[in-house]
Amino acid sequence: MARPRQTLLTRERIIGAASALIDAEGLDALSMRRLATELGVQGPSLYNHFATKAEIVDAVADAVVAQVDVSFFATCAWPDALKRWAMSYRAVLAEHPNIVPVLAQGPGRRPAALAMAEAVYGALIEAGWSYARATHIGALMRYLVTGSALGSFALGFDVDPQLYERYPHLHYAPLLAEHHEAVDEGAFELGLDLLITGLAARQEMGTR
Amino acid sequence: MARPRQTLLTRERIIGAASALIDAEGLDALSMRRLATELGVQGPSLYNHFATKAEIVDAVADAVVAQVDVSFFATCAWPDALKRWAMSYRAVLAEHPNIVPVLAQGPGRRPAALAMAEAVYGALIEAGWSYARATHIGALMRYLVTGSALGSFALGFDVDPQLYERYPHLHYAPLLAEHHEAVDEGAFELGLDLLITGLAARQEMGTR
DNA sequence: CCGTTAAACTAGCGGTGTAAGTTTTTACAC
DNA sequence: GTGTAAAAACTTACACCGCTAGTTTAACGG
Repeated sequence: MARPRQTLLTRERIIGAASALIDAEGLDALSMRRLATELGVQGPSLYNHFATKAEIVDAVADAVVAQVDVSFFATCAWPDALKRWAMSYRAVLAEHPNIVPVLAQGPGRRPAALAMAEAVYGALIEAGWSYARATHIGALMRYLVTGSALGSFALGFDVDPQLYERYPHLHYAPLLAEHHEAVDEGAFELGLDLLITGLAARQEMGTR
Repeated sequence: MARPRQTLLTRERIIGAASALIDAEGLDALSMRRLATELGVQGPSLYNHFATKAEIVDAVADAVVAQVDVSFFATCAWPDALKRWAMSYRAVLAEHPNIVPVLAQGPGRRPAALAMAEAVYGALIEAGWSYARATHIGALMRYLVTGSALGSFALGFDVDPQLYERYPHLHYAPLLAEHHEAVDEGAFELGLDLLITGLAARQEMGTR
């Protein structure tokens, strides 16, 4: 074929196909040859647009993070903003659970992730939190959001019922898989409330 | 060589070598051929002792979890037990950060992980928490421990300083890499205190 | 002592990410 | 306009991956 009259690939088209593939079949299903086939192209052609596979995965991850709403930090008091942001963050991740393991590894050099961190830190520091505390709070929110979005807690239990005969308090574990979304959502909401309520109380006491 | 007079491999020796390799060079460095070489053996010989690579990784993960101290649930009141258990859990994971991504996927059918879950649930339910709340609390603790043990927050920032010129509140981000252990530890301790204090307050109010 | 099982081996399959070099088209400088 | 360089597809190929199959030989149970 050589170079076509009309370009077949763009970074956007590649990111879109990779994102769809990851959403539909998981991270392991994403291989360069498979992705290329999906785009009607041969494997190595992708390297004309991305240097490595990791760059493609990063771009997909960043496109997800870019959907998170950080506008609350400009309009709400910090406890409310933190809560609304976290809920938006979790909602976005819950729609793309298969990419969450990548996000859990940190922001790296992805622009949307860095912009989000910037918004969160800016608001916390303006609210009077020290750099150290702002860092801790940001880290905590990350633990909560990525942990609950991973969906690992309930789903992580093997569903074989007889496996739990030796564990009397886990007898209901296989049932969790059915309600795993509710479990993770309940844990997230409980944690969010406990963290923000506790932080607000500390601020009032002047323990920043 | 055929069958040797003295057995070269045991499950324990394989788990030990795999654990050391993961600790030293990360999960990606663990391949069947590489692990076999480390043990002075050819790759496929490992399949005489484990059916798949995933089984080996699971065994390594479970050996780590087995080191967590759950004895506090038998001797302390639940808020104290929860706190001490979480600290032991985190300390164990912090010594083996490269295996944490595996643990973050859930207990699966690993016996040590299931025994730990059993101990935590038993204590919470005996303390009067509902099944639903006990599940939420267990999930929350998992988010906190695995999140902080991943070490992703600070380390996740790329260290290239000029990357942060556009993000005024992140100017100190490259410095975080140096103190990433302290950052994760501080976030963990803050989160642990907020969660347990908040939960204890709720129990006193009768909101179980 | 013999048959079975166990634990190592070698050979090889289909898959992976990616490097190298080829071809053809487009875009641009003169 | 035309020569040239860059771009975007291609084919080929390398080294590695998890794993299967079949072979050899030592150890063990009847």
